[in-house]
Amino acid sequence: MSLDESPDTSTVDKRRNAQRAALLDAASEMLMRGGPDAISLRKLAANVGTSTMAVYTAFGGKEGLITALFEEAFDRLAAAQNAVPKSPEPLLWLEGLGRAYRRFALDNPSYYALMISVTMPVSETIRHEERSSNPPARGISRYASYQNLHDAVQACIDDGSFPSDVDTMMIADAFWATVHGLCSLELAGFYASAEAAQERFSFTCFSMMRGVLTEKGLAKLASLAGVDPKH
Amino acid sequence: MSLDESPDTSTVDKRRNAQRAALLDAASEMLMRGGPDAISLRKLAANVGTSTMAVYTAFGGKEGLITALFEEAFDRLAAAQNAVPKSPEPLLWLEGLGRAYRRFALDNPSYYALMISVTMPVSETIRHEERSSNPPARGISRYASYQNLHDAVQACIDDGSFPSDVDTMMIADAFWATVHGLCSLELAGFYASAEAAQERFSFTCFSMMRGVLTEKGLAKLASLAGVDPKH
DNA sequence: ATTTTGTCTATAACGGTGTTATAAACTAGA
DNA sequence: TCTAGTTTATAACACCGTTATAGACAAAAT
Repeated sequence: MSLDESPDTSTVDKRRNAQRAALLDAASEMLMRGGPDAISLRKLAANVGTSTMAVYTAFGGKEGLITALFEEAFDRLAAAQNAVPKSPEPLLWLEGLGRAYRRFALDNPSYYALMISVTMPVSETIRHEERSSNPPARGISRYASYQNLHDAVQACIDDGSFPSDVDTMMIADAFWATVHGLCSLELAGFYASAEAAQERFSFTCFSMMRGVLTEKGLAKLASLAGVDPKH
Repeated sequence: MSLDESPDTSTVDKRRNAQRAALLDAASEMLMRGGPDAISLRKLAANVGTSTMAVYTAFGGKEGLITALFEEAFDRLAAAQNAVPKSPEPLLWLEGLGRAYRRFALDNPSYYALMISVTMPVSETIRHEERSSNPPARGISRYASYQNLHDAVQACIDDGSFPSDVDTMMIADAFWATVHGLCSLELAGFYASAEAAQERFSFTCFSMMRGVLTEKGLAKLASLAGVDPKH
């Protein structure tokens, strides 16, 4: 009855995986160009050189394909976040994570839009399997990207830069919302220019950090930046 | 030659406007239920009791219909913002604007998603006519909702609560990005519960405000909330 | 009052979409 | 080699947005 847990990859499985990858590649290209709506199963199959049925056997339909792209997007974001050097100074690490997040959003606008889209039924699917995951399922910790943010904030707390009587996830979510809001508005074109967007990103992130910092953290930030943190 | 600037509304114009409104109403209902993709011109025309051609004569097609809904969304947001009482204390006014923004987003998720959607070609259209608007076109000031935010921030600057050597729009955009990021993540379902979302909204907005406040503003906030603003 | 004119509407058609039924091709195992 | 099970290609179905076309209708002119 086709148990999927067979460890040895047979010939058909090999070709199937290769075709699966080819489908994902072609779909991501379409996604890059014209957004999620531009993904046509017919054109997709034609690009790969097969029929639309391949999408149904491999992913179960268009929704399954989008779900696979969804996970691909989170993997890319996680890779971008992991590539940030873990500076011994937690505040700098946190700042690097924010910059990397923005760079990922600007470089992969379609993937980013897919990740945070509300209308996509994919979101609910992901969240469903999130709730029913294994015991260590505390919120969205599954995403490596969030884990990086969480660790950086925790390091800032241990460092004394952030208050210790506030939940780590509360602070992490604050930074996530701030950085995401900036990227979202920038991608939506609400800022006049890339320079204006850069200025707003820096100012807003800096203000957010200043709002969370303890007195000790303020002093440390001042010594790092060489400016007066009062303003 | 059908000059549209005739001031007297004839019989056909009346009925045409009525149908226009009926189409917008039905489309907004579809938008509420299943997002922009759920708007089918055929079902829409059937609901109103006409044919699909009515959409083309009234709006020029589906894109024009969405554009009209887009403006409707901004009008609703502006109304929600205008309904916020202008407290003599600017900081409280600003906080009220943020709360009203979130309430609008939660009550009109489809409209909100439409407003900040990246893929929608509508955004570019709006921004196009924005750039080519009349002389007083400074950025996105056309939106009454943003004007409220701008005025509240300016009041905080005049009040001495916010620094005066930072551009007003820079601070306003910081709050906008923060509040939008929170609403976007909440609507996308990234928070565990409504209570968790509420907590994050309060904490993040408060932190953002604390990060922008001057010393004088910190003292004033402390006297307003009756808590120690140090944390 | 009647004719004319111009716009709007209803119908049908075109090319496109996702999905599904069906039969042929193909692989893996007996 | 034969058989069982799966994947594929083709065609069809129902739906979509859009458009061409002919008929309906209100406004204006005679």
